[in-house]
Amino acid sequence: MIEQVKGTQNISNDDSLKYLYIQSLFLNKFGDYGYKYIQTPLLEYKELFDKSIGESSEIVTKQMYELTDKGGRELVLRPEGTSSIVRYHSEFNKDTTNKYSYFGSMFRYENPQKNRYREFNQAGVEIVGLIDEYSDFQIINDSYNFINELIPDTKLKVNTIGSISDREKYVKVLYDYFINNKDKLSQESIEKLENNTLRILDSNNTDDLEIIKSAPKINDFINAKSQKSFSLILNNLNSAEISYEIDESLVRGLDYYNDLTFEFATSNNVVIGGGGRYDNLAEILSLGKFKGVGVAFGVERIMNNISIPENYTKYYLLGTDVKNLTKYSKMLDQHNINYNKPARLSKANSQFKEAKKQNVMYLINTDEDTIKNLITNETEDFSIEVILEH
RNA sequence: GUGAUCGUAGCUCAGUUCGGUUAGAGCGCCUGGUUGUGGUCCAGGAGGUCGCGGGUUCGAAUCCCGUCGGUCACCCCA
Repeated sequence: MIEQVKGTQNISNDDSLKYLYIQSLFLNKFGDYGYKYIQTPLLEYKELFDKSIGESSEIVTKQMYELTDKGGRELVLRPEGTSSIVRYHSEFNKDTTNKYSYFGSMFRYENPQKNRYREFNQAGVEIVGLIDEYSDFQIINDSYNFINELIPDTKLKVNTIGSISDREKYVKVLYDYFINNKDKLSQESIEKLENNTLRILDSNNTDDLEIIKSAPKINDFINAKSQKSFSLILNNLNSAEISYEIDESLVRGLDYYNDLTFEFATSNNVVIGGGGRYDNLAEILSLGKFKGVGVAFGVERIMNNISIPENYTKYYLLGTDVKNLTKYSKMLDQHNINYNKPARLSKANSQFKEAKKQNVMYLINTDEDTIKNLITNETEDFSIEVILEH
């Protein structure tokens, strides 16, 4: 027995319906909003993510699917979408400002569990180029509208992490503080001290929380321009009547963010999407000087938190004679009427049972030349007019 | 990377503790009949390398080791 690759998925049955529902809502909505859909490769040079996500982050150090191709190139299966969009923008649209959307598989080598898979789908949008606080607001506003149509009680958390140099200063002070309290920290947090000091703030260990409570706050290190920018965004959210919560511990997993960071979570605190501003990403990658802001949603995490009504076929074409079946098919096809039919010429009783199982509404019996309403059990002679009246 | 738990028919599972003749059930599927205003019922049938590999044994679904996969949690994150 050949089993599936660990952490990959077969999206089937109810999940396929959810997947397609989310995908089409996403494409329609952001298409209308003016975001251009682009599909970048699943394979990228490893270097792209080493530099962008941050060489000390777990995604880069432990979670990338790396491979060397026959030409000796170091490639990875993409772990996220933003870096590819930035690469694309610099290659084809540098010096312009664009709104992009993408939807597809990402790969991270981690142990799978609920809401976390090795191959998973992200739906994301980005505004790249010359941008301002209105761009930040737009990303939040548009994605807020999108996600609330799927999960109405989604919570929005926002924060500002200041400029990169603000953050460097803050991390130094924070590091000193934690070093002085090292003996009270959990083992995991101590391990993060050297390379990931900021992420200690994310800890949910109860002992850590005590220390974190009185740790220096990033707010005291944020420069005036960043603070002004943040309050501008908050004002915009207020006037759009988008409810949010400021979460000063909101430090996102990717190093390229500055100033605005935000997250969407369900009422039971499953993070289903997040994003922020990345003014230096292009420069870090030596791709130019343009800025960006974006958001990405975990499609599976949305799927795990919605239920959608089932979609039933209306008609079922029953019959045991190919000539009759073909005649009816042709008639229905010509009128653009969709219908289900048996996969093979099984006996009429099996087909009848199949139609009932699929919850179809009308059974067209080509053997008897009748159409039957399976809910009321009324049968009448078949004619195309009967169907056109439905 | 760490830990827990599971893996027997298409599906849900019994059998594994205390190893022993051709590995079972329900549902589903197929065939024939019955019903015929059809979804019922009856009879028969197909379908299993017991996740995979090795070991112990006269003998392994059952015991031991390894491995792959599912689920869940930690870490981390979407």
